[in-house]
Amino acid sequence: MKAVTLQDLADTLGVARSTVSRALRDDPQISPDTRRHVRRLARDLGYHPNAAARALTRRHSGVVGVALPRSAPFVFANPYFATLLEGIASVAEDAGVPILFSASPSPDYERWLREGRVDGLIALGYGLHAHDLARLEVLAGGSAAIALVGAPARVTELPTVTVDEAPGIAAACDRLADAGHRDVALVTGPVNAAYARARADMWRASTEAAGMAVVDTAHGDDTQAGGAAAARRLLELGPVADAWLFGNDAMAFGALGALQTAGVRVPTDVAVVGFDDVPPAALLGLTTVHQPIRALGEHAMRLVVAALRGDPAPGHAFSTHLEERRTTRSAPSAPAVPSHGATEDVT
Amino acid sequence: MKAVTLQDLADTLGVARSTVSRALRDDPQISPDTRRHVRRLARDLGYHPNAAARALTRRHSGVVGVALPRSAPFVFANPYFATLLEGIASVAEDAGVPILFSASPSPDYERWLREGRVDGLIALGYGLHAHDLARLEVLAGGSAAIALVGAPARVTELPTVTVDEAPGIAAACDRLADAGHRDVALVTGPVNAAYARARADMWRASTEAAGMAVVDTAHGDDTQAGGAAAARRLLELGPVADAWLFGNDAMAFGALGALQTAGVRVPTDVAVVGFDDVPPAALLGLTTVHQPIRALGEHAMRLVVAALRGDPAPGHAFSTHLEERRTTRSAPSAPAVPSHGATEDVT
DNA sequence: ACCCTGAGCGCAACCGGTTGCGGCTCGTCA
DNA sequence: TGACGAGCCGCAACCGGTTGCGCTCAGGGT
Repeated sequence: MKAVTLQDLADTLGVARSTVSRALRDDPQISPDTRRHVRRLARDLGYHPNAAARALTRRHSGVVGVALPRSAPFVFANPYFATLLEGIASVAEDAGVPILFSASPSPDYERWLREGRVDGLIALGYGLHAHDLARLEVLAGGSAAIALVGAPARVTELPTVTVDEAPGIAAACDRLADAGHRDVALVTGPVNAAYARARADMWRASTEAAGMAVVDTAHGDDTQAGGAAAARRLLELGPVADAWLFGNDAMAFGALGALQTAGVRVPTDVAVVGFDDVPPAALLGLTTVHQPIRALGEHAMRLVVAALRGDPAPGHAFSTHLEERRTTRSAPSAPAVPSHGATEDVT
Repeated sequence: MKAVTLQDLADTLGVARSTVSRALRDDPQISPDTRRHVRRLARDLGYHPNAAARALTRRHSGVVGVALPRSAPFVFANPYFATLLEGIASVAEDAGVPILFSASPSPDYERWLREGRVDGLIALGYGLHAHDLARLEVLAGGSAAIALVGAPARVTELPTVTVDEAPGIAAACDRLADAGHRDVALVTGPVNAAYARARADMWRASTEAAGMAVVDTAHGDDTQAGGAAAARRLLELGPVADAWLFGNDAMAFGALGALQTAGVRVPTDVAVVGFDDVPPAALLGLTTVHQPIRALGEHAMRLVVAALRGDPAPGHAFSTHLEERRTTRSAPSAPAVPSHGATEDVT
């Protein structure tokens, strides 16, 4: 199955390659007649222009890269990334740009850009170091359309879409304090990740601002399993805290499981608050700080598409708010409902 | 920022372009000395071969396409696809092949293949019609590496990875019958989708084989919202069935929510069984038929990678089994635990 | 009858690698 | 000392589109 080329069309039509090319691209220099003939033959023969050849002459590929910073199992275990990808893929679909995807710890994206494989890039800022940023900025200077998602390690002129975590976190802490909570435990993300430290700091600050105290801290790895492990460590210490705050929902999910097998009642014995509001959170009734993940992805892709068209747009910081559900109680007085065990009803 | 090309290296080194090319590709015809010089300069100047030019001469791009059959919001609302993608991306990462991704109702994948944008393809069989299959088979004949995931509309010689739904579904029905269930309701996927009809038929057959009867049927669209809507329709009819079977987990999730707001107890009043065993199912305690989604994705990508290397591998049908959780009870005698409402504990 | 104009098309170069083949420069052996 | 072969490298064509430029030819004006 040899692919049909411009030359093939030209040969069977007895015209020059250039004529066929122009006819297909609606060049006014071509007579309506030949244009029709060419188009008809192209359709009949199933002609599709070779992407590589086209990318070679025009100096771009029309593809946008999305490089997730970790391995696939990590990335997709967290609904956050899937939701982000949903937003990204959604506007990519509308704009008609294919996305080149990779989930890998190694920074494929820079190679992709240099090889001309992609014209634009959405980079997740979470794992990025300062020197990564610097290299990306150089690339962006060279007409690459780059957008960052998530807090970068330092300020950058790259258009970035982030969230302001403060309102949601403050609201959560206020709510807990109003409900009579006093001593909270904090389960953070990876200690060596700047964004995780920043978020933990914000939890701490708001906790104290609300008149509560962080009496215990555990570190997770942002995964469900890590959250479960952190919960078990916390439980071994005994029931010191009456509210647990998490760096993200995935860890909260794991903790919820651990608490259940330990027979600890939520929210009666301990309230649980996550961060992200990924889709399963609503299913599980997890109280959590909502960030508009899908919108983040959409906006990032819109930035890239705009930059591709030559009119760069500024980044944006979305807001957050508290999404209150069943893992916190709204009033300090809890009804005694000690029903637990394997035969408990799910609804 | 002009990209550095082979010619640039050749010029500053005073040699021919071809020499540089050969030196970089370890051609034995090049002396160790010049090879060293070339490589050093390439490194110093940050040379990266242009992907388009390379793809043009070698007749392939090294990219594999993954085209999901529906729009992004639909695709990513269902954890099934994310999990599948996890498997796909995982082995793609190991093999070092980038994946070109699109979620779109329009069949981009065929254009991609014809344009030479991708060498291989993973196509989701669910939405494929017979003539789509035929066209894909033609492409595959032309050295495209294609693998199908999910039941195709008809038999095909394309390597396909599927699941055998029978064991899991039979086990579920047997379990339900043993637990004393008699009348079941069935919530199917889209009626116009062959795979959904096939799965519904299998539920029906196994239900009867287990001595139960399908007393009611509702049709959903495979989404959570569709499942909730179907559940509400079922509830309006009154409590005729004591077990609900679903075409997939997403719909079961929606139904669980609807049941909860309706005050119907699960599993006391009605048992719920899903299909897929997506990650949130374990979180929610949903009894469901497990299919190894991630393994499906991995195997499909392995098939493509193998075909790319020239040694085609056969497809595979994975098995299914019942994953019994809290939305079914293991014994017919249910303890009376009527605790419900907004203040109920989550764990 | 002659020139000018412009529409319509072909020629050829170019994008950046890849590769067959031919040629030059040594070293070796007779 | 001359022939021969191996080792190294350059020339040029090619992959499949794109595009500047120039050529041809028909038609209109004087």
